[in-house]
Amino acid sequence: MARWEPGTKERLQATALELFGEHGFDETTVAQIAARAEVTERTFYRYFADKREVLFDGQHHFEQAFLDGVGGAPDDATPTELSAAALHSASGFFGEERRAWARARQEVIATDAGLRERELLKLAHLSGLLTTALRERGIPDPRAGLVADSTLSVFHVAFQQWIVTAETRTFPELVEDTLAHLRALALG
Amino acid sequence: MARWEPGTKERLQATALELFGEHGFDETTVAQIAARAEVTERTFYRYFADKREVLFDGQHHFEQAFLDGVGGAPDDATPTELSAAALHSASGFFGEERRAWARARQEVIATDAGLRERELLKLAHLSGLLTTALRERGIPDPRAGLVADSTLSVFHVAFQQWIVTAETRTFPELVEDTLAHLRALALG
DNA sequence: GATGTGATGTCAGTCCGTGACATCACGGTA
DNA sequence: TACCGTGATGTCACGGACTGACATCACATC
Repeated sequence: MARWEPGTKERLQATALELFGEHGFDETTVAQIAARAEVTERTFYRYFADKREVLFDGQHHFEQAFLDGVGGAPDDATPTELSAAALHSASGFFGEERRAWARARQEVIATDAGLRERELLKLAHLSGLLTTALRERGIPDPRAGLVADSTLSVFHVAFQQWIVTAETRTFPELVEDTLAHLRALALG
Repeated sequence: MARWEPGTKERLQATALELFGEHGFDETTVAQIAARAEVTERTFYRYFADKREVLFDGQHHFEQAFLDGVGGAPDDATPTELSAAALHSASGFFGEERRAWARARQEVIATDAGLRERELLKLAHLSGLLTTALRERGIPDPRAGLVADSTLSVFHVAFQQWIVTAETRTFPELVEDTLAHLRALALG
């Protein structure tokens, strides 16, 4: 028998989401999370830089999905096409199997300003990565930044809908809709 | 003679920016700020909800400038025109006399992730206000949100340029340039 | 069986942020 | 003149987030 149960990190994440849902983010202490996951507070901080971060692990895969989209686009793609490619690629990340979890997580985030801050920081970070990737595809400043921002704006709008809406619409569909809205806007 | 020197809040803000510049945000304690401003730590927290907030006071006027722009636009303005109106109105907020201060402040913010988070939260809040204002002008969802986001994206890009750039270009000019870039993008 | 390693525990301490209560100049008011 | 209410501040005590330093000990490896 191992000295420690494996999967400590995953256990901490699940436990934290549970407790945040039950009592609220602010009313839950790190000590409580650690106790229910059967480790000490110190161990929590070895896996997560701070209390909020426990809800934001795995960003990396998510970011990679956007970048892969840009990387996989044809050489002569226009900025708008690169944006669509990134969104299309990222869409694959949010299948139905993640919806319930995403919903629970998003409900918690919505209740706490500090968590919303962290979410925005993550999006801003992704915006920076996207901007760099677009620049490397030959899109000059400040255009690269504007394209990156509007790409994430579309993502954000579609994501919120996906969370709120009934199960009838898939994430890729919602992204398509939102993109169509943005295109219509440009012509208005 | 008054029992307390007036202008406690302003003194705290100036002192904080000073100390953050000298030693960094993280290395400066609230107790130090309070001491140099000749009050107690407790008094600091009576004026500012938390340590970061001391750099973000006055948001309200800033937000109002955007909303006034929307409010003052003609009844038949298109979404794009409303966006431009908001930006134009907000531009008035950043005259040359504020550039040095804005620069010092932005330099501090750039060094600390927590401060960047707070800045993003403020922008997101403004985005929400703008979205509501646009909705009230008859722009439906999700269009209202997309217009609000792209408006703030333009603002953000122009603002960064204004901070970084030499004194040769005014903020309104930079906003115009950035808007032109965005329009060009929509046509590409 | 000695030795090293990595995940964890233990402990002490700093700083942030808050609630409760005390102080005291000042501006009225009797 | 003496009293009273008010508002900005001070004092104190405390809980919770986070960190650095050091101890522990099952397991792998030689």
